[in-house]
Amino acid sequence: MQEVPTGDELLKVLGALGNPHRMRIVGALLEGRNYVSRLARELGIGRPLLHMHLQRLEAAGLVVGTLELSESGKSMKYFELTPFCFALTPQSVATAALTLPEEERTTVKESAK
Amino acid sequence: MQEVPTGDELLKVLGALGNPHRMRIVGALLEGRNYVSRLARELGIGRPLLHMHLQRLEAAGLVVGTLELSESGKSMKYFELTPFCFALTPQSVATAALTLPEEERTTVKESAK
DNA sequence: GATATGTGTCAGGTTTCTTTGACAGGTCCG
DNA sequence: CGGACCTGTCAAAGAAACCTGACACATATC
Repeated sequence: MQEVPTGDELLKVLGALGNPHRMRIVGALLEGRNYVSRLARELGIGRPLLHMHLQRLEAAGLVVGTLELSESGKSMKYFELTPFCFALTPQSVATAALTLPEEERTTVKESAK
Repeated sequence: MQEVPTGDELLKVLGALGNPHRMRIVGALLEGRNYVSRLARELGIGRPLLHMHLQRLEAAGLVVGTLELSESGKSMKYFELTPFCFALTPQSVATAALTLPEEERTTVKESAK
């Protein structure tokens, strides 16, 4: 049930969820999939802004968007939630941190002055 | 075991953990409490910077710091981890989102201004 | 006194994130 | 055609986060 993300993945997830608008977006999508323009109206924010937020959430893998054609022929981009599940504990964070860029231990090549 | 934070609390936590340096700080503190200057040396970052990061972590309730006096009389600020535990799922995020500021619908009640 | 340790803070520059308004395209309907 | 929807992108302003160097204060040791 628990996902074990790399440091980079976890950073994306935390960065994506650590924003009031994006938290509300998740809340809104929990009630069902929705398309961008309608979601923007319901949340009371502009489309360009929502578009950016959705992109961030999608980049983190928390939502997925599919461009569909309504019966009338208009294209609608529907977004829905991913059943993500992360546990945040000192251990899980520390584990993820190990996979980060580099800790640069004493391995500092340069002739230490 | 699971903590049920308000939207504001969760925002602080996510904002605190969503940073490579702070993730590494958590990882470093998992091996035991430590004081600022030493921690800065081990992580290879400046004290002012670490100080800021620790403040952010402490504000989120993920670490606690105590100013102690070493035997020699110097003051040392020791930080240690809090046994935090958060679950990140669509439901938990949506629940937290409900407690956020306000969605400012068209019904702006200002009777009790 | 000079040095090395520890504490903290502050101003500033840099970077990143957030937000908005304007623009491009498309389909459908009266 | 004009309007009402839908999609997307861009540039630029504004706000917030991040980082660094310098400063001030302590104590202990040489």
